[in-house]
Amino acid sequence: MSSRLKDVAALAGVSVRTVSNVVSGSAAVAEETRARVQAALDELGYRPNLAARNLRGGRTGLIGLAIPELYSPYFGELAGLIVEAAQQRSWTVVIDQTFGSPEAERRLLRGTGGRLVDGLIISPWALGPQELTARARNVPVVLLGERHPLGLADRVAIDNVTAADEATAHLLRAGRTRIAAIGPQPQLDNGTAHQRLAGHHRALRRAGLTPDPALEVPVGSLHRRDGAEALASLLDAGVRPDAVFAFTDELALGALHVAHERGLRVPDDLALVGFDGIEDARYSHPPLTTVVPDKRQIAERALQCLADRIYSPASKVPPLDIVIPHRLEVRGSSSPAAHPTVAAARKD
Amino acid sequence: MSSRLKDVAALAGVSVRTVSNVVSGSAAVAEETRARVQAALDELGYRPNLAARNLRGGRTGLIGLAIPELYSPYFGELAGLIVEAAQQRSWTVVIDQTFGSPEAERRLLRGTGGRLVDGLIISPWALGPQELTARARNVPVVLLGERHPLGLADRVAIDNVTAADEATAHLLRAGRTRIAAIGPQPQLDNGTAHQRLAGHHRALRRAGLTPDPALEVPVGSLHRRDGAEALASLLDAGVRPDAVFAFTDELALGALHVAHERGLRVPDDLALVGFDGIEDARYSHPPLTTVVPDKRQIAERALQCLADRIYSPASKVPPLDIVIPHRLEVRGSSSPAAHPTVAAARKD
DNA sequence: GTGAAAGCGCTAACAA
DNA sequence: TTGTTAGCGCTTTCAC
Repeated sequence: MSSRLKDVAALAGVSVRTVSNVVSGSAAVAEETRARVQAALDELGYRPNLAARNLRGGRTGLIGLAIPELYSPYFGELAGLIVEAAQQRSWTVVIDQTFGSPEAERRLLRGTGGRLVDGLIISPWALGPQELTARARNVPVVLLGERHPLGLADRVAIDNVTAADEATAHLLRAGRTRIAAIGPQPQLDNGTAHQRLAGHHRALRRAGLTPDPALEVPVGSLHRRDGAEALASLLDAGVRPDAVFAFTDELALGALHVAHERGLRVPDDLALVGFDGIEDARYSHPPLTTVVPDKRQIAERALQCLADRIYSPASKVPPLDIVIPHRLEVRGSSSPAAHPTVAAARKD
Repeated sequence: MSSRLKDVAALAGVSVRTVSNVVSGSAAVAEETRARVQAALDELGYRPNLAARNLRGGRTGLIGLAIPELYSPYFGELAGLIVEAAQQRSWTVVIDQTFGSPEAERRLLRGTGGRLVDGLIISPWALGPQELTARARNVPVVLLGERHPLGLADRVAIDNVTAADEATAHLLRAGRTRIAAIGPQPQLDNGTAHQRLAGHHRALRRAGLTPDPALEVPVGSLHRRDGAEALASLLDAGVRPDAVFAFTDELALGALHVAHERGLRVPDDLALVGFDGIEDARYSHPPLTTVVPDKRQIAERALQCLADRIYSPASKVPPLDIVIPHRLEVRGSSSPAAHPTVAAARKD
């Protein structure tokens, strides 16, 4: 059985008060006493009981991370970075997957009433920001990637409109005019998809083009399978895009797969741009041009927001809207020149 | 401020004992009383304080999951399934990333002395099983994927030797004789890599071939980058394999990337088999043949083991060694016939 | 600089 | 069937 403060105190011949001071370093302790206590601590291998500490202090040292799913590379990568950043702040992350279900997102927010977590980072999918923040009682919340949260919670995201605009503009500059957009989710109250579509439209209009609904393929979810089905349905319907802007890299990779199957040359017949900067995108054939958000900074800033709210709950700082930088990384899927080795080294 | 048992009791005009009984359903309560208490519960929106409950009961409802990293697709997928399975058992998962560092794995195991978690699922990388289990005091541990844990903890894994054997045998049947093995990690006490290498050797020897050290490329980690570097170094050294067995899909996808760069046709010039059955493998070009462990079953059985140990700590059931099924999924990277549409639909 | 003791919210042994 | 209360391990106020 593991030892308690009391055991250490008995061994060191001091009171629990003193041991507690040594452990937490919160008050001055005579050097000689401290050494004796430390020896006892080591001998017994003392570990503080977190439940007791939390009961006393009202904090758990846990923060919740709610994402649609770990399964997909983007969220997997992001979650990894958040766990890492939390560790540096001595927080432990508990992860919940919502699978894009409104019910799961609601359950999760109610659950936080159990005060399991000191704060919550949510990457919302199905719930609108007003419902999200209205439900999160008593706990600081940071929203990832949602559109304007009505000033109800801190928010950390890239500028999706501008980023999507840049992606489409890049394709337009390369001379593409029939650009399919794979990824709108009109049926969901999903701000991210709305914004990316808006940016796409903005770039088209600036170039004097009119968005063509026939080139916009809504998807139910954002996996490779959906991207594959989207492009296949387009081609099967006789639509012949000369480029695809996919709202996530996974969608793009699914589309790329179908392009190969149908014998379309990428980028010659079909240029392809994705979104998210996942690691796979670097290794596809050809490598995928993609909008890369600075994920590490997203994680870092989200934790920072949470820390500020948790440690200064009284502060009346208005909700922050933090915009994280991104960049368009041009690779072979949209620009032959970007990947010279393929052509140069090719033997056949 | 949130309400406590005492508040509910006051409102309902009963004692805390009765409220506690209603909440937990642990003792019989008169129907009329229960209704009154329930009403008070609802009115106040009562949520139990987990810290207090844990301090009292010694359980936290939390289980730890220690994996090298969320970042990589295999562990991301697996973690997602474990979180899901845990949710069904009303457990919450806290995730720790060890990044393959022995120090992190040690820290983690010491940390559990803080009794934050009721149990621990570890996918060890750097630490041998004896050290792992010796350090996990007071907490049930399930090992994922390690080799024989010396009977010190439950273990859930596929049969890596057989699976690797099958992968190599598949390549041999296709007429390949110079099969490179990318993925040994001789410098780490990593049982998984050892086993896959052993299975690879077994298949070679059965076919009358002698393992050629020049065809075995050790790697520092298991990412696409490492796979790419491994194949590149092989080719740069003038070695010409006709097939590659990569110990993870990520390694295989990295190698595939280099194969494309160097103008090698896959599978004609170079057949490729990976390991892990990650989702990306399905969408690469060509799709990757891979050994697919039943990940859902790994998650399910690991949780089951933990539940048994946690709820019957006294039981003297010896450590279990649970073998999870796997299958070799043959796709285009090792067999032209497996992916006819690519060739058939190709126009150029 | 150190000790004694209250009390965080909950469960369950003991009483009624 | 329900009420009273000790105590889980810790932090911290109050006293010395």
